[in-house]
Amino acid sequence: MRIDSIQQLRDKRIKVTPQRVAILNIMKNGGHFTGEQIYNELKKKMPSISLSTVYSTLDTLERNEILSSFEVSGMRWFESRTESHVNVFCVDKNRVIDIDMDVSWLLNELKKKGISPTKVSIVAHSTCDQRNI
Amino acid sequence: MRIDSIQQLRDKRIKVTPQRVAILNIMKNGGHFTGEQIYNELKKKMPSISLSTVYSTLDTLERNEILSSFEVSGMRWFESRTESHVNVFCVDKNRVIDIDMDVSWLLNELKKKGISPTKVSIVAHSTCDQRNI
DNA sequence: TATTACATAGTAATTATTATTAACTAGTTA
DNA sequence: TAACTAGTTAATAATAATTACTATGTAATA
Repeated sequence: MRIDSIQQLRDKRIKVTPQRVAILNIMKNGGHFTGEQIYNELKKKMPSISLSTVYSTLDTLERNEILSSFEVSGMRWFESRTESHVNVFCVDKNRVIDIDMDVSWLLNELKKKGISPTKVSIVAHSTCDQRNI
Repeated sequence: MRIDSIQQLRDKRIKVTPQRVAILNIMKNGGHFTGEQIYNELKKKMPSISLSTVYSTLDTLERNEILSSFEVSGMRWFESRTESHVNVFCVDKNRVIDIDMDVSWLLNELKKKGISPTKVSIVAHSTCDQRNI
């Protein structure tokens, strides 16, 4: 469990609502989720939740840099990490895993070229069947 | 004009069709295109072309490593470059530009970790209004 | 020539996401 | 603590990019 979800929202000075807290609690231990996956997980505890609420909440959380997202395989994937890193999309399993790698070199190179991106998505496409990742 | 479109298809031993050649001719001088953009460009010369043909042809060309694609802003962007590089998505102009940067370091790091990706998409999100890119 | 495989056009279907809107509520202020 | 208000939610409808389907067409092969 990373940091307290309620405190995260307070730090960013946005409203603490049960929906936001619940979404953060699902995501804070890591992993990569589609909007639908979060919705399905959330419904177990919060049956009245709406899919549009999930998406708009995820948008709000990303705008406030509590979450981040990237796109692959025709959909958006959300995760609790917000610093740039490498995600591997497993084409055979249709899931995403994190790779622990320092990419500050890439960010510095971009800065040298006058580009200060709000975010950088790095997605490697790979089969993951034969390996232990 | 990079290399001859017909020759590219022959080299990969896939059928040379007018639709494939026309798509490659649109894309070979660089730039980033959505399926719809290619379709609209193509219709000028080839009014009977179908949007589904455009998508299936783009798929075929990417499978044969003549083109590549990545996803950002809710859609797929196609380009004639196939080696890994950095794309910048201009959030203010809703377009993509290439950044000339060597990313072999990143690919080597991945290889060291046992990952041999079929492709790596690197997309930086940035405003581009205030700069000359 | 007959056969087989692949490609295209046209249309319908899918599906992830966004827009709309009315009701609601967290957090602030009186 | 009550009232206020700006932001949030639920429900539904709408959108838009992409894919599926299918009949026809075209090229390669036996």
